[in-house]
Amino acid sequence: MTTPPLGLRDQKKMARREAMIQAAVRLAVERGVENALIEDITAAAGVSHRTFSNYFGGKAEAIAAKHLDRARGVAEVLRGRPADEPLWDAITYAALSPYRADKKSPDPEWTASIRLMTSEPSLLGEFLKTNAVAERELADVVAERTGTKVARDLYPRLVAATVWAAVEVATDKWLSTAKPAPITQLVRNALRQVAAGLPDPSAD
Amino acid sequence: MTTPPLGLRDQKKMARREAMIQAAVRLAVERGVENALIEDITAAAGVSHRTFSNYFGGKAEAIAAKHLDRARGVAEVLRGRPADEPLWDAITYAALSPYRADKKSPDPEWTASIRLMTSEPSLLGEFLKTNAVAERELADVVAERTGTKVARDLYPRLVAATVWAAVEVATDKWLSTAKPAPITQLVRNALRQVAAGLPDPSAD
DNA sequence: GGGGATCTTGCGTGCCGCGCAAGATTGCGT
DNA sequence: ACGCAATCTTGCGCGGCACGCAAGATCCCC
Repeated sequence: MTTPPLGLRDQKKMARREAMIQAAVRLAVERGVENALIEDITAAAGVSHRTFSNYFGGKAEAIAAKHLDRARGVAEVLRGRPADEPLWDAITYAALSPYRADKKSPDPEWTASIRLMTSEPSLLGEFLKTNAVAERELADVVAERTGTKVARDLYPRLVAATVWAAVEVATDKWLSTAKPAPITQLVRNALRQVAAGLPDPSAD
Repeated sequence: MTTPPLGLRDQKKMARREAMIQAAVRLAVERGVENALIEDITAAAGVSHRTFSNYFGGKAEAIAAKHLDRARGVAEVLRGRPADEPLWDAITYAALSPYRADKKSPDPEWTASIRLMTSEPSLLGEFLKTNAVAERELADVVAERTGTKVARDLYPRLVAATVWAAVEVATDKWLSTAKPAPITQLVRNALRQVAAGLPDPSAD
């Protein structure tokens, strides 16, 4: 996506960021969020305690960072879709795009972070914030596509909110089911339902 | 609602809680969230610094408390609706119920706290958490009503999520518009749209 | 009216976010 | 090739906060 020839400076920056995120998730999973001190995380990532604060507002933000990157990608992919493609087809494609990169099943580090954030109350707020950011950006793109205005019309925000709700619910079901259907199928299904409206219960 | 003859003990408890919430919102609005120290809040409420921590997990939780109470009421009202009432009629009634108590326009302290939470990043997470809690409870009631199961079917959670999204978007528009239509009308409108599905932009 | 339960309060501790200034490292023009 | 300037990391320190603990106050109920 963003490949303006990256300087050495920014390369190291990315590497440090990635190292911190990875260490944060790993340690939080291993020993629990409360017991994974920032000091431990920065030690594992090979940076100073103080540097962590330059990158993230807190432990939760670091853990949520991967999910944030993934979520923002959805809006970005939607923006890249041809303008004449039907809206909900484009949305479905975009919503599934994060899973296309994954080889077989989704990135285990990503799923681990999701489980963590949805189970630990101290992380839940940050998790919801990332979704809110992504939803906002999605609304912007939907507005562009449909000739509506976020500030004026309810439509783009309602679409973005329902889309994200569908993704969210589908993901949650996928995570909490013993032998779940492929997550792409669950997402597709949920999107079909919200697009069509929800007057009555329909089978999954 | 809950009127088992309240003891003196619980009366004082409620009063303290209310005093802290009110002081928290007021001071946070007056001088900014960061500058409203917990010490100040507790001083204004006439309780100890330590007592605050017994009631709330943090400043954000105290500020969000009023909204949380309001939001949970929606699910509770829905549960009280007759079983043979059409689902979306009952939902609409329940979603509008918080505003029925307000005399003319919504409780100014409530609107103030909403503005605060949606504008201050440090509060946004807690705000979204309260909505998530309310959404969860709403999903439970929807499941009861429709004979579905939250753990099995996507339907109740999708309904709850879209309903809450509609309320959220409508509220946000009401707050950000110079001379807005009545909030009840905006909510009703948003609910109609999500219930019917969102294939194409429709006028508000 | 008294015993037991519940809650507030004060104290102490460890963690965290951030301001500040100094030192290190990279980018870039010449 | 080199040095200057910009950027960033790092160490230090401080104020604020969440929470455990024990003692004292308050209320419930018999």
